[in-house]
Amino acid sequence: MSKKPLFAKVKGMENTQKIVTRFAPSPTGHMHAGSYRTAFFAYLFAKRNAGKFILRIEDTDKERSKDEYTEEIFSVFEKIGISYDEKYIQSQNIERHKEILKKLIDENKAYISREEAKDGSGVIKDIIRFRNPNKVVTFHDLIRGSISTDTTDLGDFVIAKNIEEPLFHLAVVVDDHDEGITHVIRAEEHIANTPRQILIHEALGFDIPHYAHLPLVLAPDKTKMSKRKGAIPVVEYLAMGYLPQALLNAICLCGWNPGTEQEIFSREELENIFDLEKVQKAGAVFGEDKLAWFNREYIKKLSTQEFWDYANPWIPEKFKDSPMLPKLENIIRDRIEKFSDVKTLFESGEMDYFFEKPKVDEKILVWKEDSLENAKRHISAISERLSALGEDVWEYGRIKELVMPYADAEGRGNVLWPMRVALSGREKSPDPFEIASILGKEETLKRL
RNA sequence: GGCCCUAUCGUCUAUCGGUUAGGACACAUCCUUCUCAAGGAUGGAAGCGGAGUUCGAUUCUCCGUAGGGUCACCA
Repeated sequence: MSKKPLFAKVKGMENTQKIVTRFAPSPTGHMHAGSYRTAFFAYLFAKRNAGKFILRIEDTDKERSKDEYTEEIFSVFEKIGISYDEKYIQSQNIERHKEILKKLIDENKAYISREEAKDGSGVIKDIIRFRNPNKVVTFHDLIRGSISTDTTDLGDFVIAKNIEEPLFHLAVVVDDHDEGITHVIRAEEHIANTPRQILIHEALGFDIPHYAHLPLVLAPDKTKMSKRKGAIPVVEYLAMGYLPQALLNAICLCGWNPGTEQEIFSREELENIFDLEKVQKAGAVFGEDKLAWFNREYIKKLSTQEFWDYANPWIPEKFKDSPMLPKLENIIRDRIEKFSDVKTLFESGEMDYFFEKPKVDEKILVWKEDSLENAKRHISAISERLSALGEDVWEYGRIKELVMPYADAEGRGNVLWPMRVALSGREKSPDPFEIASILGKEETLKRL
């Protein structure tokens, strides 16, 4: 599929103008699936249209912004493979914001207002308010269509705490303009902010960017995601052993789909087919069940090397160097939905019998109504047959070939169940041929 | 409450006026099987309500209803 520029269709856009999108998080908390998706959609839209994607850290609120969160954003971007063409730290543009603020005041488009501080301290300070022209602002949202607001309701809103401290709306407008942002792709909660920002754009004589407001990613109770509602930060999903590709895929299909029945997408595919027009208007719950499914699908695709790179940190120390471990790849692969499950798998004792001879409880050695003597008889019969099989051809198919005729003659359950229990000591386990092939001839015969 | 946005299975969604309303996840049953896991098959499951427009509405319009967002000297 070729990269067809979409912006030619957008009214008022020049064919030659390069698309520039941005993701502008404020580093005041962990980034969850919702913010992550906003970033990814803005990134994909830029990629799809051969444009530029900018990351801008909006840290103008010094009280709440924390460096650790900024670092987290960089690190998550790197892990999941979202790259940006340019990076800005908003607080570093403060001189520019102040300059614009002054200009607005000089042109009487904003004014200093002496007011009592809102924090209840009773202090009188000078804050800066925008002189609202009080008109109806209409903009065309790329996802929702035309949205109109009578800005009279907004009053003369505040754009700076004082002459030294410009606030969000001013900073956003100035930065978007200076950075050449053509498409502001952000979450739905910003719809209400858009008219204000358009007013500032107009006052400054700046071109107004295109807007696309993404639906919210919702908590299971259908309300906005938040820490309080247990929204899981993306770093945490990563830490639990969800694969970056799976996370990316799952989150991308939350609120968007290409209109086909394909569900598994590589990043490259996404970069070629992503389209704002197919973005849903309604909010969507981010389903962990589906994420788990995606993760299992992606675990299947992992190479042996990749698999162990992810699995190793979760293997208990005592098993780490065992020569048995590498043989367990398929058994583990089939039984986990995320890599932290590896730990559970080992700690539950389900894997112990691969490393040491299990104690076999005679009570569970017998299949259904069969007798203990029979069970023992079958086991020694199998043992006899298997001892004839050479070490060099000790493999799943050959073992099964040798055992099955006898099992069919004596009753499969009667034979296979005791064999499996003798090898594993457990009521539940992989099938006996698989265990035997992994244990090797010597150990298998010993246990039988 | 004002303003704004939204509305198809439990969840994510397809449908761009005419379909037995399709798929995926989850769930259930069955098959495969000595058990578990995996795999395969099948099944239950949806158009918020009411008016229009139309030969025909899930789809277009309006009114309700419900949910959500936003109303900071946060972003």
